Amino acid sequence: MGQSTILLPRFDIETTLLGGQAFRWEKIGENQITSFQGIVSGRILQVRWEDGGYVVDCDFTDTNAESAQFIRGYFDLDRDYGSARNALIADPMLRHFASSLFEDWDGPRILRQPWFETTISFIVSANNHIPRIRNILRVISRTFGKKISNEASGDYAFPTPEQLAGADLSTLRGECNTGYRDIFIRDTARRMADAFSYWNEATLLSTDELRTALLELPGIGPKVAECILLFGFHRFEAFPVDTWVRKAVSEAYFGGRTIPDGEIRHFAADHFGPNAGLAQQYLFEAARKRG
DNA sequence: CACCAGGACGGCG
DNA sequence: CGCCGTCATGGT
Repeated sequence: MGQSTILLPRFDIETTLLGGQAFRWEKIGENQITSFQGIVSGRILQVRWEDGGYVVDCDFTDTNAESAQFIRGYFDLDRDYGSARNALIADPMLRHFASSLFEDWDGPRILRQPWFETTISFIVSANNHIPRIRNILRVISRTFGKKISNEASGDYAFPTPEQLAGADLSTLRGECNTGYRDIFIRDTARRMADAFSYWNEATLLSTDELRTALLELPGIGPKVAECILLFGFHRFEAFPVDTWVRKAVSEAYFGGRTIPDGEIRHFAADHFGPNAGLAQQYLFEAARKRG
């Protein structure tokens, strides 16, 4: 049983963990010093304040070295976010539009999340509110995932592709409240279970090939595919266009007039290049924060 | 209490 | 291709 405490660099923890990219983190400790608990890859992670910075505690059946490696990967600690942020906010339009994100700390990061959970999460996200997405994913985990052996904690890992492939639609719809997305969830889980090694070794694939493969799965359209590429397959150049990003790009760069999604994506790739994914997250969180 | 949500899908012109 | 109605559900 390994037990590690790892110091995190300076960044906007709350927006990163509770914003629109991850759905399995919660703020804990009422009126205490803020801390967060999340479930990632069947592990319970806690982020808490200690001596002027945030640290992550992980307590699970890995060695300390494995725990550290896992945390480094999940929080993308090997990427230079200072440089990426500086490059992006050199653009006065982005700097101004997203200024609310940089009042205290250094803005949000992009988490490197597990690909299957990310896939199902963003299928669920379609035409849905974030609080409801969180509820649905919690019940899906409780219903189909493995209980994390930890007293009576009530914490469950997100289900594997095989576990969700065996789900019946009435349970997904009636108990998990997925609505019409039940068939998309089960059938995409089946497809990913049947081709598990293909998806599990997707680091070998180009972003274009991976995007094409994702778009063949039920419930995955252009926007959801882009989210899975960015958050689940760590493609930093991916640029999801949803209602908030649409509004943000329109207001910040086109004087408020409506722009076709294709033109928005072209603009983003051209304007933000390899940092488009992070730029997208700035635009999304800033637009959502201002309402 | 209508409205809308990190849209996708199928049918139509 | 592009456009448009439809799709469950519940948070605000």
